[in-house]
Amino acid sequence: MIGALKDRIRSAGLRVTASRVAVLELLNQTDRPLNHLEVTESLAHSTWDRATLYRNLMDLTEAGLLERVSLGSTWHFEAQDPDHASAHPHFVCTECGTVECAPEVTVTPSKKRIGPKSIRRGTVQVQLHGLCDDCV
Amino acid sequence: MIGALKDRIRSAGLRVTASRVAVLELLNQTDRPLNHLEVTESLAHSTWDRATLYRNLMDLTEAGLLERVSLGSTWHFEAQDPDHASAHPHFVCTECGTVECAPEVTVTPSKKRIGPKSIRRGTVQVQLHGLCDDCV
DNA sequence: ACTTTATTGCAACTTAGTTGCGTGAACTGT
DNA sequence: ACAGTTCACGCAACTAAGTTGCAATAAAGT
Repeated sequence: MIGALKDRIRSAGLRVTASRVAVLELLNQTDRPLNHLEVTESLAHSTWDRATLYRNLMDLTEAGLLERVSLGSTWHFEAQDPDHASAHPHFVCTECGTVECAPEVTVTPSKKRIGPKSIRRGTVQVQLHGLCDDCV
Repeated sequence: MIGALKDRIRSAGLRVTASRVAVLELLNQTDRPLNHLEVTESLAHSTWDRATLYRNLMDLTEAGLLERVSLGSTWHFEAQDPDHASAHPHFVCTECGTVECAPEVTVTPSKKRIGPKSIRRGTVQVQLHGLCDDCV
């Protein structure tokens, strides 16, 4: 398990360090995107600096092991699962800010040829902003 | 025109000031949401302080004359047009950050009763993130 | 084990967002 | 039209998230 993570990091051209393994493991175990603050808090038991975890997230993203999504007011990071659906919709609570995946939603562009081409190509990240069940 | 704006501000329980009228007029003339920085730059010819325009945006939002949407990495403000469709999708370019309205897109939730109820209720703001036509 | 080079930790900096306080302008009633 | 009251503005400073420079340290190849 951990060994596989190390291999993926090394194969991506990055050196295997403890913090990178921990970040990648955390995001692989979590079913929703986390932002920088949530990652630092989740790994608060360790002594890794915020800047280190920040650069870990950026490096792993650039290496293709994570995906960076602009959710709510901060960047969120999600494990780039090879077998999972690449891009699925996300739900963001406008009250408490929590994020969850919403793969059950489908988006249909109009047949009219208006707006950005990316929408008709389907190369867009979909986000839904509203109140989560806890915030009524 | 301006008189109608003044009436709407006064009816909302706010004092009619020059900066509030200017902010509301700007956002009524613009067909896409603007953030705080864009508003201050659009009104740069004037001498109004950033804090003033910031509070104008907040006050007008709380009064229901504007709508605040978390788009990209910053808050954006949009004129709350009484006759327009209340909530329409927005498109955000992940490269240059520009925002445009995308009313031609429809979102279909799954029939399965999973995920936040807001999605099935339709009380969600829809956002599409991708590359705009200018950014390829 | 040794060298090379990427990575870390610390600190400082940038930008967006936000607030306190004294001055000044907008509404109210006369 | 005028004076009083209260809200809004301008200035400045502060907070938090994101970001970067640089010296010290650790990982990979020989």
